[in-house]
Formats: sequence, structure tokens, C-alpha cells
Amino acid sequence: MQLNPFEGNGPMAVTISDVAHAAGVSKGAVSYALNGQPGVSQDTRDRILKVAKDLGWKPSLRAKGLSSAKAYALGLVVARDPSLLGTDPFFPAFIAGIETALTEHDYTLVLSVATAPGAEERCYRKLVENGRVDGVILTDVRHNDSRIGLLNELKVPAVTLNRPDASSPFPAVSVDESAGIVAAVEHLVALGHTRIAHVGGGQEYIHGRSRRKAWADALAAAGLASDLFAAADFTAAGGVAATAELLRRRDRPTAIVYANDLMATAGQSYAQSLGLSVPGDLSITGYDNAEFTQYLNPPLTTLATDPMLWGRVAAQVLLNQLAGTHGGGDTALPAPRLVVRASTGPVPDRPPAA
Amino acid sequence: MQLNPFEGNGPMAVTISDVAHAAGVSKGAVSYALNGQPGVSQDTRDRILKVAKDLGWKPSLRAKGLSSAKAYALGLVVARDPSLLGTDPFFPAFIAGIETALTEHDYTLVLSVATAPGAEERCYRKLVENGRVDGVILTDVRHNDSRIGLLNELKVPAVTLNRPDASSPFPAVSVDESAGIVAAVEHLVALGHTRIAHVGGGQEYIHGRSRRKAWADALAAAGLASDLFAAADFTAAGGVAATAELLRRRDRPTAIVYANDLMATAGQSYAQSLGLSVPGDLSITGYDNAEFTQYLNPPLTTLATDPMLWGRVAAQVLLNQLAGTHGGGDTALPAPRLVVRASTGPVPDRPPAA
DNA sequence: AGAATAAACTGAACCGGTTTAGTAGTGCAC
DNA sequence: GTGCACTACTAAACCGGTTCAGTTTATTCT
Repeated sequence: MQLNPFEGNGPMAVTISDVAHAAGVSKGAVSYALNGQPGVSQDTRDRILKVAKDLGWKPSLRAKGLSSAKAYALGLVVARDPSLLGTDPFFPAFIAGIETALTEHDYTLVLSVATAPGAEERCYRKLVENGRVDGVILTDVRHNDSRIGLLNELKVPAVTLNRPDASSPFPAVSVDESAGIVAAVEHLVALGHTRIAHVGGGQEYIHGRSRRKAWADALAAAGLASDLFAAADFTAAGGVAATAELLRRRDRPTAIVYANDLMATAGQSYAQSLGLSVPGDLSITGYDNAEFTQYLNPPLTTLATDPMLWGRVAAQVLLNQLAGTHGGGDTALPAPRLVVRASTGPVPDRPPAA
Repeated sequence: MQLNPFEGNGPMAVTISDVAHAAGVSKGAVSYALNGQPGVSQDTRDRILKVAKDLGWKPSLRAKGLSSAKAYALGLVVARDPSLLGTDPFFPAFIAGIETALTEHDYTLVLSVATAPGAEERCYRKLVENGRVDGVILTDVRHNDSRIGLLNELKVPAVTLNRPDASSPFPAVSVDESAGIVAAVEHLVALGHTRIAHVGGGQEYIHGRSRRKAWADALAAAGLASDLFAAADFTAAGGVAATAELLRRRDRPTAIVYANDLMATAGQSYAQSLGLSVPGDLSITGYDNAEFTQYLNPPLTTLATDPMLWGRVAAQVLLNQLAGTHGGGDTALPAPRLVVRASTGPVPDRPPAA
């Protein structure tokens, strides 16, 4: 059982003892030498390093992990309905960003997908209690997020994407999403729109909330009322339903700011199916700048973020924390960039016929 | 250094020795009892189990891993240009599927993203040599894929998505993609089309090749020539370029079968920008059934697969292999399902003016 | 020259499990 | 009542590293 026929590293992996024996020193000396710690002379150090290299020694992460009580891995739990997972361009790029930071430090990413509700907390607990990870990244932060307390209890280092609204001891890496939404609203205001609606994402998410608040604030700043709000949940179906609700209103909007691209796409398609012209009768903006949005008819005006950078920085902050070299402060990333395409245009002269 | 203040499990994790002491037996006995192995009487076993439970004992994966030379994790290396990662709805769902199989067995997924070319092989090597994973899943299999040889050399169990064209000792989990493409072509033939083009994905991928071959075969079966092929690379830009090339031809196609949704979307948008009507002048089919395709104008006729199932089965096969309970044969999954939407229609009476 | 100090290095304990070799005790046959 | 097989269990080695407590040797101080 000890000899797994599949186990790699050739016929038998070379251990630190092999190196010690070959170099004529003790295991301890080899450990010191290989880790750049004091306790060995330069001569001996060089010799040990050479022997280790010649023998093709590779540290065993398993052994290292056991003795140093570390996993050399970071955890990410993604809690989404699996069928919706593929619709969001955020995660793949975000994960790629994490990886760029991790590979430099010989850390890996342990990914969990929590499908069932409540499974998320179990995922985090398991990951930490099993010692799979040394720290975790918290995405999709919710209003009064219970995970903050859980991670606190588990005493595991963490980073959050954006600062939670409940008190959190963990550093946050933040993007000023408000600025993006404000830019979109200002763009529409400049085009003459006065009835600018918002189809919001799930309001249990802080990014759902902050986008809504930014929309309302920007309208207030322009002296406009923010009564044209329709709640949705970031899904295409939700986007359609919210759009339908808004377009049924007597004072139907001439522009809709959506909280993400998928809802905007679905909403645009729905509006068009009603015979409305985009942007002739209705201007539409999204959020995320998903690749496909430039191929819609019309191409979607949206907000471009840099999820890869976000992932990279989040991982970096977490690694710094583990190394004890993190100041503790939050990190601010560049605000989203407004990408103006053909789905937004001047306000129509008069409201289109219903 | 030994006592990481962040390390979870309360003030100090309870070990097998604690349990042994509390139950008045030796470490070995506890190990036997906890693993359901013979060597302890039923009475003692029950007592040990109870004590372990009362004390809240959790096995340390790190220790377990060291002594049993296992990682209790599976590896997945995704090699895509990070900027393109978000465009493919396949991976998130695929990964979610993997997770559903893993969580049942207390395995986790270690995910690597190889951005630079060549980094992929290094990723696999590192994952295996560091003992991070017990097996790996191979996606995006290429023509004469060099990774097969690498994994063979590393002596790591693996599963491939679809059977590689080079000889591979690893079980494959396959979807008959050909059947999907054939269904799409037959659908177009039934609509009267005779000039049916194909915009292919990267021909270095076996799925790129097999989709092309299926297209050619289906045309041949219908007595049609398969000269309308344009090479692309699964990207939107590539799809546009290939579409442009096809539409410039004297015998321009009346229908185009794309190797994926993104290229189809971009191609459709491009054709429309040329003033062509879809499907009036040109019918279009995609592949993947990405969520957004139903919100295009017109909605896209495409092929629906079940990436989640694919992930689940692939992981399951790999786990069986690790447990030694896998027969060794390949597994066939249901063929893609043709989803007919408005982007395909009857062949136009005469070729549209150029 | 002798004592104090530091550097270089060794041996062993340790992390928390698994597994092997060996021991004690029981039951049964002859 | 001795021999044998079998069960139930223990002690210790082991996985491959890290780290602590000493020991030896060289250097410096007085």
C-alpha cells in the first residue's frame, strides 16, 4: 500500500535524507541549507545545494505541510447555481488572475463550487478544518454576510472583494463600482434622458446594493427622481421580468441601467420583441463588458472592469497577509470604464407608443 | 512558528493520540477503528468511535497524505488565453460538475490556469511532482497531444475528454460531437440549403477536427461538396475573419455551421453589418448553447451539451480509477441536442447580391 | 592561557496519521 | 495439557520534512 505504482517521481523520490547522506551531513543541515536559514557555512551550503540539484531533489509538499502546518494553497468557494455559472464572465478571468499571483509563490488554488444553498458555509469549514488552505478569498459578499463570522471563528486569514457592510477584520480589495454606474447615468443624462431606470441585481449582495445606490445618487445629483427601480437577480430571466415591469409603467423609462450584462442583454432582446427600438426608443447599459456584448444588435454600452487584476491583487494581498507583510488596509482598484456602444442614444422626442 | 495563531480547529486540534489516550487504547487501535479495518473488537471499536466523536476529532489530511502518499485531490489545468477564458461557458459548468462528484468523496479540485504557452506542461508536472494531486483531468485534447506522453511519464492516473487521436492509456469520457454537427447540417439540408459552410475551431484540437470532419461527412452523405471551409480559432475575432472570407467567395454560402457560439455570434453580427439578413440571406448555427445565445437577434440555433454531466462523469471515472474499480473502458455521454431557434431558416430563392 | 561567545553542525523529537512486527490471551483439537 | 491458530491489541517504525537542544570547533576578549 505504501508503494503506489502510480506515484510519480520515477522509481523512488529522493528525500532530504538521501541528500544528507550524499553530502555527508545531517538532515537538519540540509534543511537549513535548502531554506536559506543560518546554521551552515557557505561552503557546506553550496555543497548541499549542488548535491540536492544533482540528485534531483524536490521538496515534498506533503511533508512540508505536515511539519509546518501549512497547506500552501488558497481557497475559493464559488456559490452559484451551476446552470448560471457559465453565464458570468467574471469568474474565469478572476481565477486566472489569482493564478498569476499564486504561481509565483508556489501556492495553488483549491476551488470549491457550492451548489446547494448552505453548502457554501460547509465548504469553507471543510476546506479550513481539513487544512486544505491557508487562506480564503471571499467573493459575492452579501449584506450582513454570515461568512465573515464563520471565517473569523475558523481563524483563517481572508480577503474580501469590496468591503462588507458588516464589520469585517479582513482586508478588502475594492473596485469603486459606484463610479462606474455614475458614469453610465451621467452618460444617459448627457443624452437628454430624464427617466432612467435601474434593473438591480440581487439586493442581498453588496454589489447589488451599491450599484442601486450609485444609480439613485447619480440621479439625485442630476436633480432626477429615482423611482424607476425594478428588482432582479442578475439572471437573464430576472432581467426580462424586471424589464417587462418597467415597460408596463405609465411613465415608462427611456433608458435602463442594468446591474450586469446578462440582464441587459435579455432586457434588450425583450424590449425589441415588443417592437421597441434600441436605442431609438430605449437606451440600455450593462455592466461587465462581456465579450459577446459587442456582437449584440445593437452592441451594448457597458462598464468594463478588470477581473483578472482583481484576482491577482486579492491573491497577492492574501499572500502578504500569510507572510505577515500586509499592512492591513484596504486596496482600491481602478474604477470601471464606460464603454459606449450603440445601445445608448439621445432621448426620443416623445415617449414611444405602448 | 509551530503554533500558527491563525490555524483553525480551536485552540488545539484533537489528534488521534488524544483519542487513543481518552479511550485507553493505542494509536494503532484508533486508526484501525476509524478506518473500519479489522483488528479491534466491536466493543472497543464502538467506544473509540464514540470518544472520537465526543472529542470532535477530525482527521488531518496533511498527516494522512504524508503517510499514505496521497493528496486526496484531483487536478485540472486550464490552458486558455485568460482574456478568452470568460467567453466560454463550458468551464464553469464543467468544474461545477467535477465538484459534485468530488464532494461526495472528500476530494477537492486543484485548479491551475496556464496562461503562457508551454506553461501547461509545467503546471501538470508541478502538480504531480509536488504531490498536489492524485490524478488529473485532461481537457481540450489536441492532435498528437504531448500531454499524454507527459502524464504517462509522470505515472499519474488521468481521464481525457474524448479519445485522443494518439494512443492513450487513459480512459476517455466522450461526447459524440459529430452527431451534433451532423444534426445541424441535416437541419440545414432539410431547409433546402446546399451551400453550407463551416467555420472551424482550432484544428490543433481534436474537437476542432472532429467537428470539421462531421460537417464534411454530413455534407457528403447529402451528396454535397464540402469546399466551404474557413479556419478559425474559437475566438470572436477569428469568427469574424472566417465569416468575412466565406462571404467574399463567389459561391458564397447560404448557411454557416460554426464550431462554437462565440464565433457564431460574432459571425452573425458581422453578416448583419454587411446588410445581410439572418436567416433570410444566411442561416447560422452555433455550438454550446451559451445562455446569451437565446437573446441574440435573431436567437441562435445551436447545439446544447451538458458540460456539468461531463465534469461529473469525468471526475467519477478518475476516482474509480484511483480506487482501482474502473474497468478501463471509455464512457460515452449523450450526443448534443440541436436547439432550433430563429437564426436558421429556408434557403433564399437566389443568392443575395454581394 | 583560560574563559566566554559565537558559528557550524548533529541527533533526536516532532507534526498526525498508517502500517508492520510482535505480544498476550482465547478457544479448540488431539 | 501441549500445540496451533486466531483475535485483539500494543509498541515502534515510518512518511519527509522542520526545529529544538546540545555538542564540537573556532574566534575573541582579558
